Amino acid sequence: MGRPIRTRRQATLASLAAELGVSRTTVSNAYNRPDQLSPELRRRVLETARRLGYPGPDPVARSLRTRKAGAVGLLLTENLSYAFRDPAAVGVLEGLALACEDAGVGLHLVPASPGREDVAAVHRAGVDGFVVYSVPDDDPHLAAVLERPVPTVIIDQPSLEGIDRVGPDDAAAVGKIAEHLVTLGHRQVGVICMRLARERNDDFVSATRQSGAHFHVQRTRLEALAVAFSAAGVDWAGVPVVERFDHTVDDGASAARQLLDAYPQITAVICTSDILALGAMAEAERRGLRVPQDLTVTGFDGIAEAERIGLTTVHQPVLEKGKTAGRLLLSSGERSAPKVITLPTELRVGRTSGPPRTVDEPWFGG
Amino acid sequence: MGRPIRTRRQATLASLAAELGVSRTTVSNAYNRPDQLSPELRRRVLETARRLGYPGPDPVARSLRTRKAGAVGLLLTENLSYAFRDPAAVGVLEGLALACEDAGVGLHLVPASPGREDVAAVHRAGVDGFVVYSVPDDDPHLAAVLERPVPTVIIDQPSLEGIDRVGPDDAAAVGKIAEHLVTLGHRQVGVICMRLARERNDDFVSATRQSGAHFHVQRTRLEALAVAFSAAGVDWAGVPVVERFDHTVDDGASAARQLLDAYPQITAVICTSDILALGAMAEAERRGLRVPQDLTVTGFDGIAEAERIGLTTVHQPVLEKGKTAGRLLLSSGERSAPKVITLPTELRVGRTSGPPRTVDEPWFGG
DNA sequence: ACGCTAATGGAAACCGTTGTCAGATTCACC
DNA sequence: GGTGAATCTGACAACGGTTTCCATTAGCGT
Repeated sequence: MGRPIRTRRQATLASLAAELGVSRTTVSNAYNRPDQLSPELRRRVLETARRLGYPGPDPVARSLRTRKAGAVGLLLTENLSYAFRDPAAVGVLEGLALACEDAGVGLHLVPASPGREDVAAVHRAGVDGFVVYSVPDDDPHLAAVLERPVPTVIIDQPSLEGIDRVGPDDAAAVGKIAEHLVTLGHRQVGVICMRLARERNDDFVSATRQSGAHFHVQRTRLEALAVAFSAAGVDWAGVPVVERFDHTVDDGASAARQLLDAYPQITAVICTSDILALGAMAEAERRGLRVPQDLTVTGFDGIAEAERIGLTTVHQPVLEKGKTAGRLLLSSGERSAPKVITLPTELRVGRTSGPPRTVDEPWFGG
Repeated sequence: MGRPIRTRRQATLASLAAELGVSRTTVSNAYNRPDQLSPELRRRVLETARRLGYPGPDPVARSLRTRKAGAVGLLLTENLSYAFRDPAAVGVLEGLALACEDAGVGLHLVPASPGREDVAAVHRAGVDGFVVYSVPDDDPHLAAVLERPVPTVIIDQPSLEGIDRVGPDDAAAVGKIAEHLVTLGHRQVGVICMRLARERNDDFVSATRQSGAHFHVQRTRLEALAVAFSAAGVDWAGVPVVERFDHTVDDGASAARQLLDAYPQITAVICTSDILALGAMAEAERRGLRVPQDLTVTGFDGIAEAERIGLTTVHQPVLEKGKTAGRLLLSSGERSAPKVITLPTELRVGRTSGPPRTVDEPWFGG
């Protein structure tokens, strides 16, 4: 048998109809509405199609005519290695893919690296809608997506007027962490966060950069921390925040190093993601700091590995996040008001948080 | 500013041309060939487009005319949770996505769960080519892909006459593991493998099922083990092989339990993936077996977590695998002969393999 | 003023379908 | 044989673009 020879010129619905001596409609019906023609004729059509190597109606032409692409686009301007190496992001991807699979539509990953300003890929994507995941509010790709006349759902960030969105209540979630630490007695804390804007800054963060961050989620989390710690009598202006552009365990470690080198009096390192927290843990170990006796470390996301090592973190349902976004997009008939879905989060106290070391307790090698 | 109002009827290139009093050609040129019209006119076109809320040429119509979809399809009939939860699979995905990004084309995940026999999604996917990753040779989706008149590249399996393929040399790779174990002195071994066919069988595997496996990779690995151990004087027919349909750590554990319950004399458990090996390790711990003193465990793939815990395994370059497949597909101009690319593998001896416990050495609690 | 070339914009064919609607055919039944 | 219903079929108009010629105009040297 083998696969059919690829003829010089592909057979089309029209040529097939001609060969059979029937109209194009009939051939089309043979594929799309079997009840509209006699079984016998249908059999003949399909058989001739096989003989001619006709692969069935062209999907693109069909899409054009039916105005349905049968796919949803996914825009994530992050570096791809981020999307695939952070279990939290992979979870979102999985959830989204599951929702698409349920609906029988494809998931189209739009090529858009952070560097490339080339927005053409967004315009070229034949999709019925977009899911936008965690991009800065000033991203040109995002703007291009919003220009397209298709429904859009944003996951996490940015938060845009009039656009459907799904994400956790970041402020509340971070509040739980802050409250936990405050209750434990921590007053000297440091923060490690992910990138705040499209320009790289692997360094401490100024107050203006904090409040002007283009990544809504990171900004919200920092603000929530500021509120909580201020309420506990801590001067937020004095709390060091270190930013990392890339999102890897190693970057978390280097950030922790920078933070602890400059502020050795810190008793707790708050990280805005588990990946960064894993890095902070590694750095603590390197320094001979016991966790949590000498240093408390907290994360955010609740990835599997965090759970395995007992990291204190806030868990958010990443798979649900992706699934919900997908369903929301796929169900967006003529909905009137834009929807914002907030997912629940849960503080998971692990083995990496405890009361701060006391002042007279020797901190580092005596 | 806000996003433009969505008019009742979308503006088209034609309506824009009418509004401007120019031909469609000119509008098209304004977008696609700026050098073909005066800058002044182009400015006017673009400006009017903005005013009318015209989002630029429709991607689907463009695809139809240019016969380029600007996307490659990815078919993996596995359960999606498999694809996203096995780091090895995620690595392949990442590599493929990177290759697509480099070429500026989208990556279209085709919805195709193992259960659903609905092949329509394959027909409906507007793509310029397909990458097929690890599907059984008798999968209907695969057949549908091969009917489509676009280039196809297969990763890992199946191995099909006339179709490009990229994958490791599984036989050689497994041979390294086998040789390692034989050299250490193991003669009583057991195997845990992934699914061998589309029908579930969470049990021991018969000889016929082994040789008739529809997953080429698993079959090859088993055959290579058979050859190597037979050469070392081991009767392969007496070597128990346990199969698991799902590919999770828990399944690896349950398989190990089943294996060790029935064959307590086994000194080494060979797993055809790291994920399964991690499960076997967990089961060993549960039984109080020390690894490698009481039991040797080996994996396959070389995922990060395996490296962290020092699992003896064969590393294959998963990211490269995906990237290579993508590049191969995208470069497939009028290539004459089908290409088969074999990727290098490397035995990584870790802390989970050692010489077998001696007979008189107490094995379990004395 | 003339002819030549280059720049610019337009006409029309084409990409491969689907869907509507009216007309044709068949068939049972009186 | 006539009639109405049921079943098929085919013509035609979209769907929204791109691209290959052509025609027109403008620029310019002589």
